[in-house]
Amino acid sequence: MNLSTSEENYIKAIFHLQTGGQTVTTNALARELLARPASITDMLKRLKTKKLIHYQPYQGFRLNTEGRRVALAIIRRHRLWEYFLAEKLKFAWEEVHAIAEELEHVSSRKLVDKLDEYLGFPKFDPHGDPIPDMNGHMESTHRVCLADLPLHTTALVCQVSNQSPEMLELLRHKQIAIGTRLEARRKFPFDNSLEVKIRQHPAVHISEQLAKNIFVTHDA
Amino acid sequence: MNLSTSEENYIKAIFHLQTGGQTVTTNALARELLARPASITDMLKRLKTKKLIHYQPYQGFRLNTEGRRVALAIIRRHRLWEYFLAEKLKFAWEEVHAIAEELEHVSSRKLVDKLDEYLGFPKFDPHGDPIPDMNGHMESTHRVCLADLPLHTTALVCQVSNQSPEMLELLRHKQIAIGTRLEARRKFPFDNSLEVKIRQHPAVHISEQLAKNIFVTHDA
DNA sequence: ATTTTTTTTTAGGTTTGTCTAAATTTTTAT
DNA sequence: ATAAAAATTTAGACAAACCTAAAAAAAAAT
Repeated sequence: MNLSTSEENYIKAIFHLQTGGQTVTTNALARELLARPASITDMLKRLKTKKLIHYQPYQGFRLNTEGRRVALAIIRRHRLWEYFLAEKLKFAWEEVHAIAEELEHVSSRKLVDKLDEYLGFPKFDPHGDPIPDMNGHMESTHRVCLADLPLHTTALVCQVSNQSPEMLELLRHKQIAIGTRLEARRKFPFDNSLEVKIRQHPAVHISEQLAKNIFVTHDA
Repeated sequence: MNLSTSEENYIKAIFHLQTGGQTVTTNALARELLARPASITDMLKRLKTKKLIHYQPYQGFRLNTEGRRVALAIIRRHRLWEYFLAEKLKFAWEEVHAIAEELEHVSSRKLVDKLDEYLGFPKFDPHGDPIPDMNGHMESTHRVCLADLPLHTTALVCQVSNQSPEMLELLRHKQIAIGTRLEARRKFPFDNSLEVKIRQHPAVHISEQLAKNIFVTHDA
């Protein structure tokens, strides 16, 4: 199936939003893609006719098996290019994402597999995210500290390194516990503080010091 | 200036057609791009408002200085990616063009310059075409087509102008590839066909049509 | 110097992917 | 249970990039 850049970006965004078993909402996807909800509805109809998603009007949507296969192929390309840019071309960690966003849409299967081989079949990209292999399989989870979690990626809290009562009090206040699914919405470069969103809670603001003591795993 | 993939393809095609000092015609460009003349006219108007071409209705058109600058940047990207694909990923030389057609539209200046550096600032791509440097300068090639090569002079195959699968099949059959060292032994005036000798191979017979599509450089 | 042919442009339509504004459905709150 | 709010979808527009068919201009042929 031949997909446009736009269609690929939608597939990828849905994949990232539908972690766990939830359906994705129109508004969530609109926020993720910086587009209007009406545009999302338009594209959903197209992706449904292409049989890549389950979608019933007003009921949310999910990728189906084929959609997930496509998403993993895109993510594979993205992360391999990120690895190439950082490892071979010596780009800084934070520069690789934007360029990989463009390169990932070059979809020659042979190119991707040869690139993979050239890079030595890496398992993780420079952000610590696992790279799907030729069959769409990837290393299950990988721990990152919350301060290093890429923005707009949902993750599960899996460990808290500092166990002081003061920190636990703060965590309780922020409604964060082991197993909480959260997403870093925004980073304020002035103090590296984070705005973090937990489902069904208002966004909370977290200092860099706290973020460095919270470890998360990417939920596949 | 931000150009679409389509705009870039037009610019590139005009650049290739306007060799020497001629203006390019609508029909010639339509043939080159496999599009209808009406579509060409549409795009020419857009490129004119973007100040990349000289264009007066019915009078043909040419790239202006800025247009040539843009074209050379695109060609630089194309040829660097071709070099990367052949040299690093070990693609066969006839496979690289199609993939480079896609990669060339990723326009990060920093990416291209870092790639150039990573590759060791190559001067020629796998087809023997010169690669423009960061300033748009490139080695001038003193290429001759095989049909014009004097008899009993050895030369290196550096470019093949027609990239059709039919021609590539024929070249493989004759054991001719980029870099092959060969010598024209005899010319038959009846059909201008050539007897060509390649080291360690029996002499082969080549039609005028094929000879006109093979370019060589005198080996120093 | 006309007529014919070829080339080029214009006019109007299509698809993709976006938008705004309005209508509808679902959810939440009273 | 109903009203208010929020989420979602529909309706209608627009730009990019293509198309076909017709008109206009230029070139070639008689």
